[in-house]
Amino acid sequence: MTEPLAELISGPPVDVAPRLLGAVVRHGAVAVRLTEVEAYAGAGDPGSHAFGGRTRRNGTMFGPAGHLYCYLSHGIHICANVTVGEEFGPGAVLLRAGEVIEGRDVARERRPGSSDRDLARGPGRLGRALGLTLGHDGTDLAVGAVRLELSDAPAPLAVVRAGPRTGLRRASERPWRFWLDDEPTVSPYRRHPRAEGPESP
DNA sequence: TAAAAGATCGACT
DNA sequence: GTCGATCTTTTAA
Repeated sequence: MTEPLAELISGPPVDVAPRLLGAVVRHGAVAVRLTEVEAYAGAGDPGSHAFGGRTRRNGTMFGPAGHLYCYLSHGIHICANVTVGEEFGPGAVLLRAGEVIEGRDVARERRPGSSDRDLARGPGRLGRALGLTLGHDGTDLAVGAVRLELSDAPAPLAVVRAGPRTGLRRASERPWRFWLDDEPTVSPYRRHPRAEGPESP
């Protein structure tokens, strides 16, 4: 049978990212509908982990498309990416935020004290709500423990908005962040404390 | 409500 | 030894 997943993730990251909005990431009993993503190109993108060559951590980005690239941020947070565009070089789409649509009880146990809309509002939160670990790095999203599924009701492109990426120190001005306009689960834009900009000491 | 700083572990130079 | 595609907590207005 044909792989709808393969079609979904074919193309450069900037093209694939908005298409992932509305798709569902599933791990065990927990399923999250994506509402916010960011595109990361490999070459020529100072914001990408793949910029500057292959390293031990970003090896998954250089592998085949349709796999899960997990990394640890600030020692506490697990961030999840989907590798895309193998033939276009190392690229990935960062899963920034989403809405928990299944297994909400499980997700809430992992994040005590959070309201429903905060369960997966942010990359680190999303990773924790799904129960992801560094061990999930390299998982095949078609057959692995973590799956990426197409949404039954794809999000209308009319409500997709684009803007600058969040929290990067370099190349933060590129409008490669995509989110659904009408979703409360989208995280607010915050500039990196030490981002390169016009004002520099 | 908004802004600032702390936390904390693996990877990179 | 330094840095980080972040989140939480604290302090101030």
